[in-house]
Amino acid sequence: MVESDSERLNAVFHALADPTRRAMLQSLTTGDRNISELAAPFDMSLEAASKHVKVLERAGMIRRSIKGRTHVCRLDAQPMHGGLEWIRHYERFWSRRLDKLEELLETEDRIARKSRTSKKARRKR
Amino acid sequence: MVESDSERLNAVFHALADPTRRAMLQSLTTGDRNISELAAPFDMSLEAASKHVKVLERAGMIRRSIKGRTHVCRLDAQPMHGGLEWIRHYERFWSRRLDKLEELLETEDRIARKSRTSKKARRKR
DNA sequence: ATCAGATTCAACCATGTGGTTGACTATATG
DNA sequence: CATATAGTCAACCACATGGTTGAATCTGAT
Repeated sequence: MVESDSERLNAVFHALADPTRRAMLQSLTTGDRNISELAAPFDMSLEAASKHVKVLERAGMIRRSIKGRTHVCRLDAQPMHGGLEWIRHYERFWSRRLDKLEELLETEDRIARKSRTSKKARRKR
Repeated sequence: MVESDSERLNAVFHALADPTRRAMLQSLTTGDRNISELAAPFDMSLEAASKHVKVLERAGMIRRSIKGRTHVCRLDAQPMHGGLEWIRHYERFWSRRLDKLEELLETEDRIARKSRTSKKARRKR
């Protein structure tokens, strides 16, 4: 593999960061599509859609086979696996109740500022 | 919720598409960090790191509380949940064996090109 | 041979991104 | 008070992104 895991993650997450591309992947779950079919739902030029397809291809999530004059795109979800695994490492940070942690940190706050006077600006934005 | 699910996904995936930001999140799993601490491991200006933090904040994955002159950042993994769920919908497309599907589609190819002569260019790029 | 279809290529444009730097604000400390 | 520390803001830069258009390519059909 020339491409590092990190680069692959960059490409996958970047590709998924656009709603047009997510919709294209969705569309591919029900079968292969050529470029025109993938482009059809969107109010943009064929070329613009074609670029989105290329981004998905770069990320490895679309494989293309050329049949005559049409380019048939097939979903390859494999690269998403890496993305899912990456995110999964953080699952405990939302699945566990964090209230206790919050509490603890609040207490630490108070300790850290123990011999100080004010109860000043502590939240913003 | 003003922000649509789609917009939230855009922000989350976009934030995760950068290795600096992923490393910052990683760093936050072991405790809160201020901006300087988050920036320290990277060979870039404090301001550049600060911008990365802002991107993570926009995606809701970092919450900031200002204590005196330092900005304390805390991980909030909740928004990742949506990203994980989105990807999870595609899990079956890589967890199931797809060889049979491949086979089937190859056959279809052959049928589609049945009465033709050549075995011309079928792969590219 | 001709014409229509599917798609890419190349050039262009506006905007976003990731980075820099210098000036500024606010807070902590001697 | 003076000075150092933590961060932001604003301007700037190079490059990527998402979009357009017009021409070119290749294939299929008449």
